[in-house]
Amino acid sequence: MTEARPLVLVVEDEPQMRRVLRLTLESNGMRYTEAISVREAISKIRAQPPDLIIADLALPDGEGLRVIRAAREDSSVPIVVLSARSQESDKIAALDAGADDYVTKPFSAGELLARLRVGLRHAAARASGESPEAFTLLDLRVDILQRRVTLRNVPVHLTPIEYRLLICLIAKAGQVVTHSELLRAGWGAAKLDQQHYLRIYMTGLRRKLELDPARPTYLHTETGVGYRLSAD
Amino acid sequence: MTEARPLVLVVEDEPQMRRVLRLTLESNGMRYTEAISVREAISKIRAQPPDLIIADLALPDGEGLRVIRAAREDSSVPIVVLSARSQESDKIAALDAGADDYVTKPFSAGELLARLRVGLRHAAARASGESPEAFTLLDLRVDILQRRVTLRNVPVHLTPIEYRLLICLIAKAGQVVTHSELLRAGWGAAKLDQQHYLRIYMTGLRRKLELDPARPTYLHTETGVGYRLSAD
DNA sequence: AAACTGCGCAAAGATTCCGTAAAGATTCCG
DNA sequence: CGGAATCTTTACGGAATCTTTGCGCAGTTT
Repeated sequence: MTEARPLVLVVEDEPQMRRVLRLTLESNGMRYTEAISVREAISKIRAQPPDLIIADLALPDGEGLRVIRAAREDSSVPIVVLSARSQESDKIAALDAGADDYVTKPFSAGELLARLRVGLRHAAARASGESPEAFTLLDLRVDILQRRVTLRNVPVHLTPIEYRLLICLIAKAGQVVTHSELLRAGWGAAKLDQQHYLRIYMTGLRRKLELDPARPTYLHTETGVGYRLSAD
Repeated sequence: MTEARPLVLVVEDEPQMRRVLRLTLESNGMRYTEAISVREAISKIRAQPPDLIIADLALPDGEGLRVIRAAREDSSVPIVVLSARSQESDKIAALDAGADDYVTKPFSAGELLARLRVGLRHAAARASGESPEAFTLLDLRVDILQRRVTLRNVPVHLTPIEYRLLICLIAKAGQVVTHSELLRAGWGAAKLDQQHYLRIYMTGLRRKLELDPARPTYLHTETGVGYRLSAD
């Protein structure tokens, strides 16, 4: 970002919607650039990486999902999806593909801008490396800087994947972390459907961290959704 | 809204009903404007966009549905429908067309005003881009970010479908949610006709959330139409 | 009064999801 | 090169969830 004003890429095929978005964005301190097709979007993302992407799900030459996947391959740029009221299931697909938020048409300018600000704020937080250096919960202690895990002051050895999963859970301690999020954290975007990997590695983590793996203190299962690390 | 008092457009052909509504609205801090026909309503909506619309379903020169569709084309203004008890199917058609809630004639002033306030509150929340991260009502608390539900500070476990239904109801707290909306939220667009699924899952939700499932505090049945979660 | 409709509720059956073990494949590292 | 650690694959019993089925009740219609 060589400029202070964030660059927003709008992927949208309806001219009128583009016009509305351009006006809304430019009158609120953001720079506007646009793409009409999935192909154009992908090339613009490469040529001039935007600070945020607004993508319409209902695109002509392919699903808008492809924009999301393409953008997620090599960046964590915030993505806000536009969708019609009816496409509930599409929203979920979009979020799973890596979108950060969605706005339902018709929407107000205030609503859209609020979502955009949230996205930009998160990105800024990530960029400035704002992350806790250590996590403590009961007998468990994770020193992220040293990449060191101890249980009752006894060091615990974790494999790389186990460690990535634990860090992912810690980053959202108290919240449910979905299967796809965990799979993304452990294996990357490739194997989002291999849920049984997760079961095997959660078993491993529990064996190493829990007194009684069958009745876990730290790592809780949310059937059909994901896992949750207890908060304090 | 250049004025603090919200502007309410009443679309109604019976003079007496217009008089009652005008008095009710104006003595409760709202501005009143009226339309007698669908055509007049549409032109007034364009000329001076109201903050809320009250539309009688039984209009002479065309169904009141046309008012709803016309208004929904380019705005998300709250729409409350007036209907007679007999027009069950019309209510559903109106809600599907984009109405937010309905009031059955005869109605009390208090009942109507409560619905209007809910509609205006939702509109204000949308305009400011407020996507609620938590919902609290009496002893019930739903933390959407954490995906956690507590009742009197005791965690309540909900299955995925139960949770989706509850979130759907919360999004329209105080307003009716139709069977098909709930079915869509819980199961996707496939099973819109399996209404008995809803009964079973509402039973489950009430068992988990209500003190006396037979006399619910939170989850109310709107016979023939859908369900309603109480507003604060 | 009988038939119908929409709703609440219970319980059994079917399916999906989860935890665990163990064996093969791959990578890491001395 | 060879062993150790790690990752992947396969398999299966049990648990949680979802679906199906059936019945009783209340309000409404015929």
